[in-house]
Amino acid sequence: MAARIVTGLQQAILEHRLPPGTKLSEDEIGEVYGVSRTIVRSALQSLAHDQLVTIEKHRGAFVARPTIREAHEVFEGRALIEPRVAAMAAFKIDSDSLKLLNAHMEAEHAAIAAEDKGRALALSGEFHLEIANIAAHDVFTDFVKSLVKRSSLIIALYWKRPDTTCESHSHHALIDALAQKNESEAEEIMRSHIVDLHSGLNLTPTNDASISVSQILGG
Amino acid sequence: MAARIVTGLQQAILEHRLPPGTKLSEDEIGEVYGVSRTIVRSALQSLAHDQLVTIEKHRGAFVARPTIREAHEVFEGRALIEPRVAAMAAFKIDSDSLKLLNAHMEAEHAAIAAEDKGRALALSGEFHLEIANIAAHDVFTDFVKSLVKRSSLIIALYWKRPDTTCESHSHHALIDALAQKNESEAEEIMRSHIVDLHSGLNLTPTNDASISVSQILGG
DNA sequence: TGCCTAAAAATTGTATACAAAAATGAGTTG
DNA sequence: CAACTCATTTTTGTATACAATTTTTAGGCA
Repeated sequence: MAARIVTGLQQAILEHRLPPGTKLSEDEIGEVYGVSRTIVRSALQSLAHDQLVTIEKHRGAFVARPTIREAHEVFEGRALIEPRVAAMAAFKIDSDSLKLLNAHMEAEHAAIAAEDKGRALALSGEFHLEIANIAAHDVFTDFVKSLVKRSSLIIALYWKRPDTTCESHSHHALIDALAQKNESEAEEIMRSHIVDLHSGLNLTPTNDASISVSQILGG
Repeated sequence: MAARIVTGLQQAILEHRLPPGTKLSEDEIGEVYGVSRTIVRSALQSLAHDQLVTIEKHRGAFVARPTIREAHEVFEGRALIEPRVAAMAAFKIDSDSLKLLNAHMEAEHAAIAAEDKGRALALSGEFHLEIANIAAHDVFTDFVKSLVKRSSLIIALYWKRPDTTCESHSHHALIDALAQKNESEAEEIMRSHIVDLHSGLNLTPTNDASISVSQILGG
């Protein structure tokens, strides 16, 4: 089934093993997973719908390359939705989900300690998803899912801070607020966390130009 | 190409010519549009991703049948996002887009006058999309698109008011606020408009039960 | 009649074959 | 040597053939 291929490709994209702009050949992927192009095409179309992949007619599929504008919009979207989701999660959280969150943060720490940047970033995104799952609001969860995935591509292209550790603090503060079931505090911490992430991006036009040059040169 | 089929099916679904639960046979659709099942499947998968269609393994595709819970969530989502979008539109609107909105509302009136309920409803949804287009924020516009489409299915299942005219008043007030570029008023009118739509639904569990019975009987 | 069983038909899932378009590269010419 | 042309090769787009599963229907039995 196509789901396995979607998952596999998605994971590779979110961990930056397949960087933005990478060509995704149907034959190649089909051979890797041992399926026909029919299935691969279905998987690629699914990823394209999530905007992780761009399909150009008669040219093929490529890992998407979000524009600067798109980057701004994605984080503006997160700044609107995720604080609300955090508040809902604070209201609904129980001890089991709290344990899950803590375990997740430990995994993040481990990945950072192992200097596996891609994995650390993917886990950091999944942390936001866990909170959305606790909120248990499918519509909002789907939006968060979509935005978090796209954020991973945006970070691959535009992240300017050398360290990712600064995030751990925010996530810890978020867990505290959730544990106390403090809705307004969870909401506010999430809001400022998203704004902080947004500000960690280098979204100057110059940057964009240099990228498109490297695209032309490096393929 | 599949886009033509997606558009055609979508329009039929949004105008309630294909009611929730309708079986969408691949062969039948392929014959109507003169293409092979390959293309039809691609179109159906695209619609499934938008949650207008449900695909059951080895059983086929059906026009989606949103649950009561889903209905609540969709309108909660709209209540969060669309007021912000309306405020952005109020800030960005120019005379051209204002004319477009007015023309759109006239088309709505015409459809209501012609007693074409399905068309009137579809146009009423498109009105919200026009506002999102004026806001010119792709992320939010995509969210609104998705939620408005799903709302159409929800209304097909759960709408309890006999009249649709009550909406025209809200849309008129919205245009006024936008014309004045009054962001906070546009935001507030949109918020209460969405809440009003939400309250126009009969989302009692009883209703759901009766529907699942009719599904079992009628297929 | 009512219900269970099994063969037949219809429908979806997947692979493959063929058509169309784009990328590649050798050869030619200025 | 650079740049253009055209045949070759590769890759994607679509249709079709075959496999797997479900639905339907006919038949038998209590």
